[in-house]
Amino acid sequence: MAGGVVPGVVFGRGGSGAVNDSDQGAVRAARPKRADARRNEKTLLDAAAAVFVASGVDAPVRDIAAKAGVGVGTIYRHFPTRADLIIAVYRHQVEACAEAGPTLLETSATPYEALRRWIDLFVDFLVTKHGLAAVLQSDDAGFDALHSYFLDRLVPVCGRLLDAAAESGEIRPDLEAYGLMRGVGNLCIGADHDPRYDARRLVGLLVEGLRRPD
Amino acid sequence: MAGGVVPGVVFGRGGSGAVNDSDQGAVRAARPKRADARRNEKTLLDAAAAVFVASGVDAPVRDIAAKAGVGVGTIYRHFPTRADLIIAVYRHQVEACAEAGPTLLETSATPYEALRRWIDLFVDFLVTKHGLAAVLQSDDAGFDALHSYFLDRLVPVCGRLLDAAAESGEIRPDLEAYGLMRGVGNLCIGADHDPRYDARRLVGLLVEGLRRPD
Amino acid sequence: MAGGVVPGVVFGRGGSGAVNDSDQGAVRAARPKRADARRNEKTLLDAAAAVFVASGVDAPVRDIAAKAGVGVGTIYRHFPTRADLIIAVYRHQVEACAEAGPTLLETSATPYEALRRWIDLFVDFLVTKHGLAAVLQSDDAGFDALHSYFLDRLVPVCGRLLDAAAESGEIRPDLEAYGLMRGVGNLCIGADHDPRYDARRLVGLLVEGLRRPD
Amino acid sequence: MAGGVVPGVVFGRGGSGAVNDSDQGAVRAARPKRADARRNEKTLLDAAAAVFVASGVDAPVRDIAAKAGVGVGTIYRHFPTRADLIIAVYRHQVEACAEAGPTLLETSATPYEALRRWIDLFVDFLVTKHGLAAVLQSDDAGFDALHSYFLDRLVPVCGRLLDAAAESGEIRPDLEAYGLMRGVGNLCIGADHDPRYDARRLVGLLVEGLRRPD
DNA sequence: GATGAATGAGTCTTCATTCAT
DNA sequence: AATGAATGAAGACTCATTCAT
Repeated sequence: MAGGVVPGVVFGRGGSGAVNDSDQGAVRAARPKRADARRNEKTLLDAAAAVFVASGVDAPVRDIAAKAGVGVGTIYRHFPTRADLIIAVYRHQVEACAEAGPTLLETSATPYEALRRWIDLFVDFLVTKHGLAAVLQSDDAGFDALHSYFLDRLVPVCGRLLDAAAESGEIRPDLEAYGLMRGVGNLCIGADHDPRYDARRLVGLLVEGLRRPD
Repeated sequence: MAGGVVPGVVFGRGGSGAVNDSDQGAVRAARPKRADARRNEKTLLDAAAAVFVASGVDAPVRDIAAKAGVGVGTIYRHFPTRADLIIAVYRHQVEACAEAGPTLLETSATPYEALRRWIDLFVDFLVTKHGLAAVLQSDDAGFDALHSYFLDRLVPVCGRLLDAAAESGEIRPDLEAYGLMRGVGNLCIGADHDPRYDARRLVGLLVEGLRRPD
Repeated sequence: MAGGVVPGVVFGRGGSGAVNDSDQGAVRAARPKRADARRNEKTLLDAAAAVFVASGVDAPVRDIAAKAGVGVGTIYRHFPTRADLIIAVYRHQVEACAEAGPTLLETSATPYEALRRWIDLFVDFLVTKHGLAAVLQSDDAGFDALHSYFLDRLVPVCGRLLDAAAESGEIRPDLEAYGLMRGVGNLCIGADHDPRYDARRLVGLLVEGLRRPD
Repeated sequence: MAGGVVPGVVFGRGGSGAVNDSDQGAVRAARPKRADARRNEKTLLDAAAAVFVASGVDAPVRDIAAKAGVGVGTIYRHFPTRADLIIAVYRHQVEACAEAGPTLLETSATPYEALRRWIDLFVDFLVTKHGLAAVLQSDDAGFDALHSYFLDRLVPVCGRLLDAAAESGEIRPDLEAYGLMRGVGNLCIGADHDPRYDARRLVGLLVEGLRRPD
């Protein structure tokens, strides 16, 4: 089954290429400094990812700076808002997830099966991101960019899968992708730090619930 | 249909009696002063409820005090910790919800139907409590009392309904009440402030998902 | 030796009579309520003394009220300022100490001996009063009444002993009673809660130091 | 008389060298920024010293910040706890005092004379530090570091002087340095803000008292 | 007279964010 | 460009003191 391939592709970090490269195609003489700035940004993202895992996505900026061995100013230079930083940290994985949608549709037995597996991928991603699911719900305006990014990137993909499954008659046709994504995201909140709570299981039930006709 | 009765009773505030009343009918030297303190506490709870709706359950103490027109000290006097305040604010509704469980079991056509309706009750409660669902997930030790209260009060009720529905063969028997409650709670996060997100609908799907055999 | 008598007299509480009675000689028809008010005041003083021992003389007013089983308002009615309360609590003992001066002068072998023993009395008193010695040094205006009381009552007594000892040629004649009292008071600070610090010993050395001619 | 030399050296601030200087002569990549931070720290210490004189060592952090013309955060950055700040403020003088001990032993006519003069030095230091003597008695755990610092640094020095004087037969041999330091410290409490109280004089008498055989 | 509820000033402490070096 | 020092807004909590009942 081709399914086994996907996760590897998806979460290998770096899978989908130049997502974060902001200066390809610089026409003017390449600025020599750029090299270490790039290196610095990589360091930053790794540090942020590590701290996010340990303390959640709203960890103090200073902690991240310390972990990266840079000053806080450097973080602000590269990522003016926290949303920018979070997006950058998870961009590769989000992209990979988005790209996995069409692939799964092709490689799965049925559209519903593809949907199920794609959701699994998304859950796997979220469940390990301490606090990310929570911040995705925050109505703080500072996170608008973050919300937009996630939704713009993933909702259409989910929508396609949903439509396909509806067309094939496997699920009820009346659920918007947006709502499903939010629901799945919510179910992932707090999935770490509570061994008694199995988010994957609940998401499974939710997706199962889609099958029943209204 | 008896079901229609329950919600009215449940969420009418004060429906289920003496939960928070600590001295009705006190025969002994009943301190006369309590009158205004009681009134004040009511004011406080109403203000807190209002502020919770507007700013979430972790709104600044001072905001709540201001809303109630009292000094912050008054709040600390009545509710030493934030958890105490939150519990007090929602106690009536939680109690009512808890008490509705057995009633629904009696008055519903099937155990599953009772479970479904009880969950609906719980969702109706949570959905309107901005931030409550979120704080119920917090791993901050200061909220332990809050967690305990909710779980102690509601999980057993839910467990009974779940067991009954499992015994009647309507649902798969392998989901713990704790997990279901957490899942439902999570699905309710952010349900206000986002018209595109219909928590009730998703919870409905989740409960629907229970019916399928594994 | 008569000395043995003195401490008993001094610290027996109630030794010196009507010090705290504020209404003897009321010409108008005796107010009937006065009885329980008096009792209340006694309760208050005992409670304050106990709390002072446990938490120092700047213990929270509420603690004292709680210990006495009265409301804080009652304390403020009887003792408008903290200084008033402290004075009232220690009045008997201060009076007893003051009165012991002349007695000791008569019953001791020499004036210096009397001085030495009187100082011992004072130290015994202070050392057991957690925080009293410290507050006696505070330059907080709120304690002026307290300072005045202690000084007015004890400095003259000490002065008499000092003069007598100077006249008898046992000590240098150039130390003011005020300074000596303050010094002894200071040496008593923190004498409790530190077993390695022996205030009595140091006061002994200080008094010993008086003997040397300049 | 060599004695005249010592006080000048001792209390000139900066007399004894590198105590607080943490990187003089740092050969490696010496962070250039440190310049203004260092200047700031100096400002801070001066401001703290001034406020301590005026309001005692437990003056509000904000007062110190205001006096120094910095934000409160700056103080917390440099001195995480109040004890840290107090220690820093007095470090130079404490060190100088400690170092004066051996010097005095060499340059004085007798060990007792050295002791006397060293105590004078200590008194000169303490008498001008409003509230320091008091806080040195506090049993608040937050001041443990402060206590330790003072004791670790000064008690051994005093002990050496005491031992020498005892060996030379000038004083009674049975007083611990710790007790003497505490006693002297206590006698210095409130020595400012009371012109009628001469701490130096009383300390003089205390030290005089040491000479008498038990 | 007694009570204790209410008040609110005063402190501490944390962190996001800016900006001089 | 990078640094990290400085800033100061925010929010929690305590307790002396007043005052309605």
